[in-house]
Amino acid sequence: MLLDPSCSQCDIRDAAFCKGVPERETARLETIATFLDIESGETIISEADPAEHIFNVTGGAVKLYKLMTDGRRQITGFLFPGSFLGVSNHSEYAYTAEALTPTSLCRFPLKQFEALLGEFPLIGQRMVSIMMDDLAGAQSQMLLLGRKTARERVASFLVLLAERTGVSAEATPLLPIPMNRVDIADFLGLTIETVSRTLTGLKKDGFIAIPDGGHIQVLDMDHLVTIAEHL
Amino acid sequence: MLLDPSCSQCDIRDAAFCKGVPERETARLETIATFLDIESGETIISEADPAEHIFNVTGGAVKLYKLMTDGRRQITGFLFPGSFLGVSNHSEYAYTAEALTPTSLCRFPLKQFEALLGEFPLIGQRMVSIMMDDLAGAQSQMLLLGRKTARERVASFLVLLAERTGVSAEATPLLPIPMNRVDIADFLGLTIETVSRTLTGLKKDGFIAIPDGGHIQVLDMDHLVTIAEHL
DNA sequence: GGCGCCGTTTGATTCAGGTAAAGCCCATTG
DNA sequence: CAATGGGCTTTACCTGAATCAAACGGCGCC
Repeated sequence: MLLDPSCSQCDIRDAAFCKGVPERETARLETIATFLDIESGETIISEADPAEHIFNVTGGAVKLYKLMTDGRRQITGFLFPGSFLGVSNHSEYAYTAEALTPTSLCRFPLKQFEALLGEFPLIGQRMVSIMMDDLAGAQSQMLLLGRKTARERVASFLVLLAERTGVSAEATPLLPIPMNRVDIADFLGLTIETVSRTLTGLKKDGFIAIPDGGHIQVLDMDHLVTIAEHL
Repeated sequence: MLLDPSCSQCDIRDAAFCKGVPERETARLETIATFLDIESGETIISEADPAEHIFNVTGGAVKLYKLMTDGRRQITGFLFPGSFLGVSNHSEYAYTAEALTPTSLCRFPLKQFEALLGEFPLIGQRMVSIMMDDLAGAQSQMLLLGRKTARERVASFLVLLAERTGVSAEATPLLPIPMNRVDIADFLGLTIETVSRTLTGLKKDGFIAIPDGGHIQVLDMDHLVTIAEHL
């Protein structure tokens, strides 16, 4: 589905890469942008496809993953509004991206976008800054996958989700969980059984409540952080 | 130790971020650059320190790692000439960087470097391109840490090392291994015992030879790739 | 030449998390 | 409203890699 909104009306100007980019430059950006609305479950890009576009998530939630030939899967990240999508090494996408919920995106042809970096250095600065954050996040995830226990992983996941969805300020935030257990397991390098067991454990210990499959309420965020970071 | 070479004499101009940057701009870069030579084992930056500089590796080898309070460690990458160093989220370094061998670096104050991105968009473009590669590498490492077996991890490590050190073209490349078993284990999310056992296994199967601790000769690269990617 | 120090290998045992197999809870549907 | 099925949880059992323990070089140093 194609829409035709504009950068100036964009919901997430403050979070997106174009934050701080002056009106004149966004006008130019808009000339190469395509606004898309996609359905839950739809694939946005596929690993190893030629990398022709770069995307900015403006609404919804997206999962990124890499697959092995025998079906083993690693989810390398969940994206929320403001995130970038379309990372490639050389000229192929490094992962598959799939919408977790109905999602809106703005899409730029990679070549033209790169050319724009030459024209408007501010955008390049923002890109570098965003990618540094992404890279730092990837490093944290490596620590999680390489060295943390199942309990530490699940606690880390909940803390991360609370930060990302911006509800971490509340005392007992109710987290919407747009992904299913398989996705959580593939993100944490665990099985669904272990995720389930561990969530039950955290519930029994009084740190969380699970009103329904789609939500988790954090009852003791401090303690969850303590578990996540092993403090 | 401080040296005073110059960008124009740089050994790795073709690999570094400043590749393709015209003479006029490197002259400007040089005004904010400091050239450093550091010893093996020396710490370059420490996790959570204020991120004041960004570095480019021009010689040697560097390891990056994150530590947990109880001593668990995850090495998030090994850097060779041409790589960037000094990634931060917000304003703190995301990892500790330590020289594996005598290493040379060029260092830029972050603030001034960012300002330069505004002046010379070409540098920003190169940065974005390099960081995309780094991110793609990080995603692959997540797949390794989250989903691969010990044997697949070790095989992947050898293949990666062969690619990075540029000897992968040879039939039976002799890889210099600048890191010890602990480093390899902490990179692969394993223990030294498992790394040792797995290398012994690969040797017994005739895929590699281990002339001494500091070298591994790949005898059957194709098969190693097959194991690494589980083809 | 013998001694001690490290990094590495090898072997025995344990255990966290994987595998397999029910069971449960709703939502959907004929 | 029984029947089907998909997602999640629970339980029992198993295994790959961790842990614990010991032995094995290689090398510098008296």
